[in-house]
Amino acid sequence: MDVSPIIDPLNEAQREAVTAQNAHLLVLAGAGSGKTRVLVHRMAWLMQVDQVPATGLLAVTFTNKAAREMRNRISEMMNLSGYGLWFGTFHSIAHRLLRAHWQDAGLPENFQVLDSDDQLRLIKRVMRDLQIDETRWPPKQVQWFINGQKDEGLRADHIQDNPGDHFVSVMLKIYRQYEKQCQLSGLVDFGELLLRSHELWLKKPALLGHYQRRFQHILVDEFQDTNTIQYAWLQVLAGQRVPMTIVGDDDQSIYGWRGARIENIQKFQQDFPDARLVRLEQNYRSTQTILKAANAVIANNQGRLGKELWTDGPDGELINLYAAFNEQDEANYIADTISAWVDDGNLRSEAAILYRSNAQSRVLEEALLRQGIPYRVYGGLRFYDRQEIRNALGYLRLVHYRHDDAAFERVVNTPPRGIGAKSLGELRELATGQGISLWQAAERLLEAGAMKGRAKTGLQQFIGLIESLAADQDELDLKQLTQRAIEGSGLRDHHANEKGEKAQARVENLEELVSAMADFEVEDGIDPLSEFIAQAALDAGESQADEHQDSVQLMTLHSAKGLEFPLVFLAGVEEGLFPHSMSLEEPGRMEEERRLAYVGITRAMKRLVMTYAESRRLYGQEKFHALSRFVREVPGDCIQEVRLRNTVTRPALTQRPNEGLFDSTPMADAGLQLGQRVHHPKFGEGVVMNCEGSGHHTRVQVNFDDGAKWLVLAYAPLEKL
DNA sequence: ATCGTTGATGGTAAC
DNA sequence: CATCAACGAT
Repeated sequence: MDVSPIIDPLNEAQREAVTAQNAHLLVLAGAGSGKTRVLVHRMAWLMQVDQVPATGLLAVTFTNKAAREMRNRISEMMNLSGYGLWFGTFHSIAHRLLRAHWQDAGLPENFQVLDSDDQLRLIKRVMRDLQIDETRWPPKQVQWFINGQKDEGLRADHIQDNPGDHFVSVMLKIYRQYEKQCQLSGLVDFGELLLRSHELWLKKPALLGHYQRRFQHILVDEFQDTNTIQYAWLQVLAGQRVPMTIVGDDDQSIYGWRGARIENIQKFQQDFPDARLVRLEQNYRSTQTILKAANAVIANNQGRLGKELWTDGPDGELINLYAAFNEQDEANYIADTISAWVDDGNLRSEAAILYRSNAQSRVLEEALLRQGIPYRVYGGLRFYDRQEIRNALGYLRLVHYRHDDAAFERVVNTPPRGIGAKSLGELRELATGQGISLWQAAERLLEAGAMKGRAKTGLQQFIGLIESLAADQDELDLKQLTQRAIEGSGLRDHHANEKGEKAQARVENLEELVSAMADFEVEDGIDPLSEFIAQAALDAGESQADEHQDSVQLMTLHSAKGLEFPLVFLAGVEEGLFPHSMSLEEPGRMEEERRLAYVGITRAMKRLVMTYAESRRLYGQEKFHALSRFVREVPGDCIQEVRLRNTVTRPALTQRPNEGLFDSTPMADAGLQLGQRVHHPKFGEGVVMNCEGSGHHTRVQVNFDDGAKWLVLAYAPLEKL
């Protein structure tokens, strides 16, 4: 048997990980160390050498994107379709289990996945029923509480109700009612998927045994992001017999705020003491300089498992640090630098602008727009979270499952058919009173002749529409069914008639949904409609239309994890922004911010530029932030500060963090005087209105001849006249 | 049903 | 400051 394709492309540590014989394996994989490659090759190894069939492997990832990528790579390598493999996120695997064993799990056959938007609506409804003041107990906070508890594996009944703690009492009351309502309507939220399947195994040992025999090896990616219930789930499944390969990097754990337990890595070592440990420290992505910076920054964290990235590649360029006058200037500098990068023959898509918070993207976008640089913003609204899409799916969900109250509420009056708040209130009242679904309540009220006028005809029409779609379901494929739902309900016209530019975009999105339906394939024996609906809840869905154009990538540091770019900008490296002001107090949170900095720095392959604004408009106020501590933690010889018209190597900054960076006078550096006439290649001629140095850099304010307004330029290439 | 006003909020974000 | 959801008025 020839295993050379599997092990030849690997370095020593990677090979050790791929071929490890021990029962359990823990791979500490640094950024850019070939983590995905190791996982893929290990799967190949297990199949080819250990003769594990494809159906005997379970691979768990955190995003669908990662799962898809891995599936593609393994099926390419092994030349198989990839269908037999169990690949997916914790949630999608749990979902699959619950679908298969709904009876054992105590769920209705048609249970639906509740996404966070629907979840919030349901919580609001429950609170209204319980007559709990929404202003005093914000529904968002309730949602946070419930999800947090579920992340910890706790149901309402598991939590001690302490009458002294009013907050917990109220939360529990809502939680309990919410659980009841979910069960009644056959709704399962994200946390519930995990909780329920965990309980399923504890409750049905025979079933657990079946899967333990089936899975001969479990592989888990991004293990540092697992939360308590996910870990418990894995632990039960693996039991005493199924070996696991766990891959993670404690230094890249950045989701503590959503329940991730970094200490699960140590816990794994304790719970499975025979686990072999392999460290992947050779980096194939970044230059020496960038890695030196990253290592130095992360070294400031306590209690790390310990790992130091290295490369045998070149030193590369120094990291550039640009001190902007304000956030506009920062954005302009970045846009200019990208223009120059493109002029040098590089692709825009090789450049990424990373920032701590989404709000920062706007100014950056404006600058790029002004310079005509195409860009793409990641994150933001998911495709399946868009109103029009949710509406369309609402109809389909009702066709699939009449008692889906969340869907009913959403579309019963969208587009408007005269069923206003009053009629809906009556429906809700009857439904909660009788413990039936809104759909059943509607049928009963109609039969009893309790509705009249527009509400009556509207409701009849609505019910008729759903029934007729359901009746024709078997003759139509998914695409045709969706088309009919969108047209027949008047949803398409409804959105087309909206005012503004959004109307067209919404109709286009609806069309995109229809074509997504056409491409949707499922394995035999699975109901495609049900599968699609679940997928819509469980999958972010790649959305942006213009992704084929060569464009600059904008995203938060969080969404940059796992990606790499030749040119990376870290914008807004300022105390209070990054690290974020909410994290300044607690050391634990500060360490998470630092890991985020580590993630950001290690995204860069060739060139890294960090920028900060001396003055930034934030919540309507001018803020003057100090340079981020994370920049100050970078060794001085890795950084150069970009200045007006020339660059200066920065002196050892770490030794005197609060002083100015330079001793020379910026005024003289700029070679300008007040009132002097200057020329700017883009804006033409003008007169210098102000020119001052803060000790960090020079600010030049120029009043240009052709515009009434005057611009503030801190770095603009000015020529004296 | 649509428009305009008020008020809260401003952190990261996957499933 | 600026945005957006929620609410009230026409």
